[in-house]
Amino acid sequence: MRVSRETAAKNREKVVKTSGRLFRRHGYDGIGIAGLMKAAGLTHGGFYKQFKDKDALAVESTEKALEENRKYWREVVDAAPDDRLGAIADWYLSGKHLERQSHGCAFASLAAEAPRHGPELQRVFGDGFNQSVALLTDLESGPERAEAIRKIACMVGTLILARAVGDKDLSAEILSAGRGEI
Amino acid sequence: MRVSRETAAKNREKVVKTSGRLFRRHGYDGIGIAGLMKAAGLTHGGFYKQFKDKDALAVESTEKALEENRKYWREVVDAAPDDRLGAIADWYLSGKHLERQSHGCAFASLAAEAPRHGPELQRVFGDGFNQSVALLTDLESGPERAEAIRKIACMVGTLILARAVGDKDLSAEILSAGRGEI
DNA sequence: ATTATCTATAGATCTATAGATAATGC
DNA sequence: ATTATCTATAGATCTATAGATAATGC
Repeated sequence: MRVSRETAAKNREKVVKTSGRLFRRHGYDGIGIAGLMKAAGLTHGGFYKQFKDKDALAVESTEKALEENRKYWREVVDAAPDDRLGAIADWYLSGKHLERQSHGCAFASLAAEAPRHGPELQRVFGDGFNQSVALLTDLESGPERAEAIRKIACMVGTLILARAVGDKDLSAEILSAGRGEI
Repeated sequence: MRVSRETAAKNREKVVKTSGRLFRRHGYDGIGIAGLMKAAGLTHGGFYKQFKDKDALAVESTEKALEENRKYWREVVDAAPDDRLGAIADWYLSGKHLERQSHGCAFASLAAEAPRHGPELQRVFGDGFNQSVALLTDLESGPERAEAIRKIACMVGTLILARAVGDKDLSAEILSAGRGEI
């Protein structure tokens, strides 16, 4: 039953990654430890040898999800040197991102739950937000900090609402209204 | 133990109203039926004589919360005939609204959870959103529909992020960046 | 007689822990 | 010998139901 340290480290990483996806899909309270561990190919008993408690996993997996999000932002930006900011908005407010909740922006999926889950998680969202803002302001001829904050907030709000309304036409209308702005 | 029809109707209404507040504070999955009923001054046993299930209460209480939100929007608008749109933004992006999560905008508190809670709830968010948009476009010299959608989405995203980050200074910075836009 | 609410409870699920097991790493 | 993972389980909580109770409404 015991595995090598290397495998154990990989297993732990897989739990973090898988949880990041399942939390984005079901919310922090919408999936239990047994479900998270099963999705990672393990049983729930081993969980507490790797993590202090469920909140600690929420913190770690959210941090990784936001990091992964920023990596993708950079790819999108690098692929469109002519209009970096516009490329981010087009991708963020696309129908594909609307549907890919478990692989999409963790701000849109989980930030609304942060106020209910303790200061450590809020610190993760705060740090992640500052880094996403910096990613935009550091672009060549990038926006001022206040404008970057605004753009991210508008994209997040637009995606959340487009996902919430359930009506496909209205979703599309909300997304396209958001794209018009940015 | 039995009460008059009038009292029963009032009790039911109180459950809906109280739940609207507790759901906004704890999320749909963060509080159970016993907790909701207790907060309304009742025991949990009577719940299913009044509501089909927890989801039905979520639908009804969210509908009422969004309605209550619009009533307040109208008060804010009516109190500032010179700059109706600006008054809504100032109020929405205030430090007070940031803190009053259980009495504040239901889009900001709960819309991110809508994709996980079934089509009826999503219909409620869709209807509520259309009515909030109409409230803005119907103002004298009000914005176009697309611009109204954009403004609401930006306000919702800004409030969610300001609440998520936990750091007071960053929260205030996000709110003021949002106010600058609208 | 009807019914709004109460107490009690079934059955599922959730967090967390205990102890067994078997492969690693010294 | 150590330890990563497993099975089993304690104890809490959650949704939903059953049946009792007592006041209303005919």
